[in-house]
Amino acid sequence: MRRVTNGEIAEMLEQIVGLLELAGEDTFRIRSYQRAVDTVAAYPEELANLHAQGKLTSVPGIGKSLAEKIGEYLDDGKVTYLDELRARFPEGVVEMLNIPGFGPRSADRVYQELGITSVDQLEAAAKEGRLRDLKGFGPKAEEKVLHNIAQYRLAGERALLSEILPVADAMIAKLEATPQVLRCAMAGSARRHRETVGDLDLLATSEEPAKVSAAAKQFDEFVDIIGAGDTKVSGHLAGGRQVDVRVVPPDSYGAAMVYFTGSQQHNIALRSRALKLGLTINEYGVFRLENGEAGEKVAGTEEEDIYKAVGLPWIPPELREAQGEIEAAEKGMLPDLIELTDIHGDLQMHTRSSDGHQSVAQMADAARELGYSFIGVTDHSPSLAVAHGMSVDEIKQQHDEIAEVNTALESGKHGFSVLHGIEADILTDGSLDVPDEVYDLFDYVIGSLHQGFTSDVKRMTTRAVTAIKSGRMDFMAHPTGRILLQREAYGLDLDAVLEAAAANDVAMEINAFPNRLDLSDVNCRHARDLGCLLTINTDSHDVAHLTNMQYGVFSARRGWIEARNVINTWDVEQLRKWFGKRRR
DNA sequence: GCCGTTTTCGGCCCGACTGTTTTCAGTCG
Repeated sequence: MRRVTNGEIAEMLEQIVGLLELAGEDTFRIRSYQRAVDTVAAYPEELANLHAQGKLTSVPGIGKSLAEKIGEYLDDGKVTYLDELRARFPEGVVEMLNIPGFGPRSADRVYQELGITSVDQLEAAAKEGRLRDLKGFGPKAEEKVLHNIAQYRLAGERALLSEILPVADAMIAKLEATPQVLRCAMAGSARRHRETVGDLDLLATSEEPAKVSAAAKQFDEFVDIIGAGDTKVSGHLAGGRQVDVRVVPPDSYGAAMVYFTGSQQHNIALRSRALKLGLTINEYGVFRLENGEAGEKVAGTEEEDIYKAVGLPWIPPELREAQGEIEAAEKGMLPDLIELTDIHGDLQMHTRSSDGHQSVAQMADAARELGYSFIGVTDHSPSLAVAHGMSVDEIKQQHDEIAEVNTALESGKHGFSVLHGIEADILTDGSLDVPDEVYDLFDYVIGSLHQGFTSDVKRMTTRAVTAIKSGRMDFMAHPTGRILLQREAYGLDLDAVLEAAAANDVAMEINAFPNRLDLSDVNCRHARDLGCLLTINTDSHDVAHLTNMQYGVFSARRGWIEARNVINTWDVEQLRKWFGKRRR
């Protein structure tokens, strides 16, 4: 049987959350389920494995009841409790919860009182003016519902981080140019560098917030405005994505940054911690609790001060997911996260020899501009015909081309080297598609799964593990094959693959292409825990792709990765030595 | 629902904005 992933468990729990909200259940119970959704989705270890060992309750926020339900789901593929809840509400009612500004109380009421059971029916009712019959609804509410249904259909769930960051930069620049703005920055999940984001949060400080809000309202990135007060402006981008701009006083900058950066679970944990210390935290600062009320302000201006007030060092935004960072901070055990400047070279890229756009020399020049000291050119192996995989002759020609570039660069003297690698297909029998007669020409070999997929997890896993054990493969590219917002991962027992990689000193790639990020943040944390080395590469097919390295570094940071875990933070001599170990 | 060197019971983060409420509920992050 196929293994149930943590993502699927999180989705199952998320359905329970929606149904409990509709049912008007106790908010604390709902919060427990929501916390479990967030924890499970980001948990580095497979819950299926923990369940097999009877250790589900070792996961924070998973108690007896949740462990039983997750266990039932893993064993039987269904959860009685969820089925019972589903019987109470048609699926379309649950779907209505995805409409912005339309929450569980509204969905339940239109269902109970008007018999509406789908988004389409809700839209029709709003158009016909039937919603205003409900107490608390008026013509404006109907208008809002229609508008938000359109938004929901347009925007979809989430956008790639790489789509949002340029918009964020442009809007930040406009805020900076607004006379009344003192400081401004991006917050939210984009600042935490999540691989996808649902909306964009921007923060500004000012002594005259109303003027800043008025200015922000006019930004031409907004195609509409959802709401605008003195301290907050919300609107939509052309693609349907929501942007929130918040304005706070200057001495609240740090508190507001913590608050709006989140995650929500991280904030809840921080605030609970504050309460135990007789403090309360809101977006304006940290205050002493006096008779249950916020009294004297003890921090607010800088993020560092907020964390210090609750006895913690500053925590990097990428770690703020309530996945053990507060406990680690408390013990002084936060990781020394990798930075973009730790990366000394890029080990996966393509040239005209297969499906890239430029020559070796052009890629080398662009990489030198970025301050790298080496690159590895890794075109496709012969069997990948769709990507113009190289023939034996072409491999030999490329070897000469690289030698010429290295000579021209007087390799070493200028501190820059071009390595010759290959992105070799892992064939269905687990062998690597590198012809024996040219094998010795390569400095290193990347293994990739590109074709011959099967739904048989065991066969796919054996194929990958066989390649890892072959002694011919230095690292595995985009190990799970997922494409964000498009394609699920291959059915692969990643634990088995990572364990084999750790045992055979084969590295795992964090592919930095913005729609791959594969390994994911969660997976690379798990890989690190299992003792795997990693490598972050852009898989560039054009010089313009080389700067995608930052997205791979973001994912690595979210995965608690340090520079020492990543082989392309080494200098080229150390790297050659590591590759060479495998070759003789 | 979960959780606990103050607790196995009684707590559980906090505020802005909207619409239609004459004092507040719903939604969001």
